[in-house]
Amino acid sequence: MSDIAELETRTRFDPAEVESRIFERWLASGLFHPAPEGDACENYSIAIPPPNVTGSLHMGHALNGSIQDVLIRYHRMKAAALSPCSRTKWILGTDHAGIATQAQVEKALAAEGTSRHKIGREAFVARAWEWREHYGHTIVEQFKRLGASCDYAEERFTLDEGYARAVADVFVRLYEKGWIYRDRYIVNWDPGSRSAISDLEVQERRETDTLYSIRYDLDGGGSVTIATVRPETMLGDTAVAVHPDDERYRDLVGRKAILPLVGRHLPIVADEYVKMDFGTGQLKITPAHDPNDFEIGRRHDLDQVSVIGEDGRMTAEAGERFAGLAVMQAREAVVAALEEEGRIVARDLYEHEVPYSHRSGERIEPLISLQWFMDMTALSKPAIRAVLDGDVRIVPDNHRRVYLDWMAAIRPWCISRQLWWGHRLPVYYCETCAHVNVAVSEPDGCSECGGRLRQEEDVLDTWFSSALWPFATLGWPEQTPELQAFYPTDVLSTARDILFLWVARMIMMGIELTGRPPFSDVYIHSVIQAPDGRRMSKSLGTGIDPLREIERHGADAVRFGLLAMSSTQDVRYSAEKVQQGQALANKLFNATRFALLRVHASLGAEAAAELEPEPLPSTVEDRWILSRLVQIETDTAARIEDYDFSHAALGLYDFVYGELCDWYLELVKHRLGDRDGGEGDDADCRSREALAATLLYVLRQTVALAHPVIPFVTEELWRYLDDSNGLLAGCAYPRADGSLADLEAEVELERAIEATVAVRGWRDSVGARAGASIPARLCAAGYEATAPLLARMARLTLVDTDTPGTQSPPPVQSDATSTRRQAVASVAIPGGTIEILSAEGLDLDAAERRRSAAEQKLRSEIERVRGKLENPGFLAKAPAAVVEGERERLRRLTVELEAL
RNA sequence: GGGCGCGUAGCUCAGUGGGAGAGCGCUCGCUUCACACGCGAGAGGUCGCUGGUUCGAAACCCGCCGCGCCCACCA
Repeated sequence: MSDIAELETRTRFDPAEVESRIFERWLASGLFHPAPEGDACENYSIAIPPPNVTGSLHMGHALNGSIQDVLIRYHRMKAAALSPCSRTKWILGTDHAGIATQAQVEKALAAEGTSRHKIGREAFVARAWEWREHYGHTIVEQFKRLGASCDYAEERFTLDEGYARAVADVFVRLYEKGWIYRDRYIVNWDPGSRSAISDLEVQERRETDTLYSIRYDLDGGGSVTIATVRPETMLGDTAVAVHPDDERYRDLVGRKAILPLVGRHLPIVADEYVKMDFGTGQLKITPAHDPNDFEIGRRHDLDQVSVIGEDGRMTAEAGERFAGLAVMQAREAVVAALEEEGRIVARDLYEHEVPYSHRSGERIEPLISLQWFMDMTALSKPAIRAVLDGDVRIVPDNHRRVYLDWMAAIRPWCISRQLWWGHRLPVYYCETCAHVNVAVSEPDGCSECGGRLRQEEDVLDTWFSSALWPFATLGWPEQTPELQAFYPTDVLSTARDILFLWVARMIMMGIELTGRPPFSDVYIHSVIQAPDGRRMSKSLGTGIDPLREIERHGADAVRFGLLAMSSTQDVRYSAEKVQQGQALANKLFNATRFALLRVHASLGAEAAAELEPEPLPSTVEDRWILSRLVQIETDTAARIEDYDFSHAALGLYDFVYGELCDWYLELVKHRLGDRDGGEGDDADCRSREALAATLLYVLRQTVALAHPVIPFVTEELWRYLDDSNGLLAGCAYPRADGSLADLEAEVELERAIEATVAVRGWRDSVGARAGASIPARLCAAGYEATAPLLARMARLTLVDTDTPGTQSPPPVQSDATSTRRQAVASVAIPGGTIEILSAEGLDLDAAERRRSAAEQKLRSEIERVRGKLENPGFLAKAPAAVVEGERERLRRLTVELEAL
C-alpha cells in the first residue's frame, strides 16, 4: 500500500499525471498478454476490428475501444474471481487497407515529384512498407491512451508473412472448390483508384440530371424515342428493347433501329425488364456500360461495345469522333451533335441515384472488365443457419433481419483490385500454354507444360483478408496453441456500416474454414454524430478528436462519457457526459482520499492496517449502504453482460454520487473523528473500527466495480486501498454478497432521506441560516433508528419527540422543562410531521405559503388516488398488489395531510 | 420501392402498461474542516398530432405530420 499521507495534498484527480504511469505498470505486469492455455469455451477473447494503418483514432474507435475494454476488463476480473485458469485476450492488429494506404503513399510520391508508375511496382511496395513502419503504429499508441488492455505483445498485421500465407491458402481452397473464378463481367469501375470495387463500396447519391429523349430512326421508316441521362453511352448501344406485352410496339420487335452519329443497326428486342409506363417504353441497351443492359445483353446475345475506358475517357476503338474526351465532356459533345441533327426530342430534369466510389469519392463508371469473382451462395447458407439457430447472436436484434435479408440475396463478390498494395492473387499464368496455376507458393513451372509462369498482377480486396481476421491472427491454418485457446472469440463489436462488408464475410469464412462461427455475439454499437446531428467528419469540420478530449478531461472521463451516451441507436456527441465522467473520477478520488486520511488519522496507521477486510456494520446507515452495494454490484454485472453500457456507467455514477457520497459519507463523517486524529462524536473505539472496516470495504468494492469503465482513477486508488501491492486490473470483480441485502435498513434510511430533503426545502423557503440549528419536535413514526441522523442532516435540535405508535424511548435529547412548546410551523415528512418550535429569524409567511402549496399538492394527489380507488373497474380488474399499493399510498398521504 | 429507427424539461438523452426522470444549462442559498471540476434547495414538461385497445397509455395498435439511417439495376 502506498503512503496515505501523499494524498493529503492531492485535492484533485489529475489524469495527466497518472495515466501514463499506470499504463506502464499494466503493460509491465503481463496481465494483457495471457499464455495460450485453457480452452476457448472457458477463455474470453475479442478480436479488435483492425484499424487501418493509415488511420488515427476517431470517435468511433474511441467508443468501440471503450466498449471492448469494458468487456475485456470485466471478464478478466471475473475470471480472477471465478475461474483462475481461464484467460482473457484482446487480439490486436492493424489492416493494410489497400486503397487508403496506396493513396497515402501515392500522395507522398507526388509531393516528391514522382509517381508509382515512375518508380515501378517493387519500389512502390517497398515504399509502402517503409511508410507503414513509420506511421503504422500511431493508432496503436493512441489506443493505449484510451487505456485499452489489448494484447500488445502480439500485434498482427494483415500483410504479415503468416497472415499472407493464410490468405493464399484460403484462395487456393475456394478456387479448388470452384467458388472463385475469373470472368469478363460488368463491374463498378472506380476511376479514382483505377480499380474495380465491390458493390458494397459503392455509395449512391441523389442528383438531378437532365433526362434526354432521343429519336432513333428505324431501318425502313419510322422511329423510336429513347430516354437517357447518359447520352454519351449511346455510342455503345447494341439494341433497343421494348416490353413483350407492349401492344404499341409489338410489330417493332425484330426490326432494326439506326444508331445516330454511328449508323450501326440495332436489333429491337423484347425483354420483360423494360417498364411500359416509364418514358416511351422504348429503352436503349448499352451492355458494356450499364449493369441492367449487361444482363439484357446476355439474355439476347447482344454485342458489347466498350466506349468508355478504364481511364474514364472515350475509347479510341469505339469513341468515334469523341475518342479521348472525358465522360462529361463527351456528354456535352454528343448532345451538341445530336442537337445538330435535330434528334433531341425533349430535355427534362430528372432526380435519380448516381453511384460514387466510397473510397475515392469519384463517380463509378460501370464497364466490362476481366476480374476475379467469388460465388457466395454456398458460403452464405451455413452463415444464415448460424444466425437463425442463435449460434451467432446479433445485438441489438433488429439488425438480425437486415443481415438475413442481405445474405438471402447475396451476389458474387468481385475480389480482385488493380492495386499494388495488398495480397497479390496466388494465380500464375503459363506464358507458354496459358494454363492457370493456382498455388499457395509460386510453382517452379506450369503444371501442364512446365512453361514459365507469370503471377497475376491484381491484389485481393482488403476485405478478403479481413474476413479471416479472428482466426488468421491466431495462426490459422496451423493448429497453434493460440488458436486452440482463443478461437472462437466471444464477441465482435463494431459499427453497423461494416456489417456486410466485414462481419457477414467473417461469419461465412469462419464457418467454411474452421467449421465454427468466429464469435458467438455481434454487438452493433452507436454511431456518434456531431453535437448538431450531422456526421462527424473531417471534411465537414464536424469531427471531435478523442485524443484532445482525453487531454482535456482524462481517459476515464472520455470512456465514461462515450459509454454513457451510447445506445442502441445513433447518438449525438455529448460533452456533458464526458464532464460527468470527469466529475465521477474526481468524486471517487476525493471520497477515497477523505476516507483514508480520516481513518488513518483517527485509528493510526497500525490499527488501520489491521482492520478486518470484511464489513462490520454497526448502524442503520452501515447496513443501508451495504445493502445498496449489493444492488449496484448485481446491476452493473448484469448490464455489462447485456451490453447495456450506458446504464452500467450511469448506474455507477448514481451510486457514487447519490448514495455513497451525498448520503453515506455525510452520515458517517462525524463518527470518523476529525482530521487531526482527535476523537469524533463517536468515542467508542471499537465502533470506529467497525465503521472504518465497513467504509473501506464499500470503497474497495466500489472502486473495483467501476474499474472496467474508469480504469485509471480506480487503479490509482487501488494503490492506497489495497496493501497487497497488486494491480486492480488483475483482481477479482466484486460479486454481490446477498447476505448483506437489508430491506429494513433501506426502508428506514430512505424515509429519513426523504424527511431530510423536506426539512431542507422548508429551511430554504423560510430563509433559515444555513448553519443554524432549529429547535423542532419529531411527530412521526418510523424514525426510531434514524432520528439523530435526520437531526444532524437537517440541522434540527430535536426536543420532545412524539412518535406515535411506538413505545421505544426517543433517542434524542429531551427537554424536560418545556414538554409541550407550541409549534410555530409544521413540515410534512413521511409518516407525520416535524413541528418547528422557534420562529426566530424565520420568514413564517413564506413558510405558510410553502405549507399551503404543499397542502394543495397533497390534496390533488389524494383526489387522484381516491378517484382511482373508487373506480369499480380498477378494483375489479387491476392486480391486487397494485390496488393495495394505491390504498397504502392513500393512507400515507392522508397522514401527511392531517399533519399539516 | 423495401426495411429499420427516432420525435419526452432550454440542450443531450433515459424511461415501454399503474406516482413524468437524469446530466448540463437556469434561479436561490452556502468559503458546512473530501471534492467550488464542490455542497444544499428550486423553477421548468398538453411525453409530435389524431383515433383506438385497456379499469388505467409517454409506453400497446391504426392513421397522420416531421426527422434520420440502411438496402434496392425504373432508363
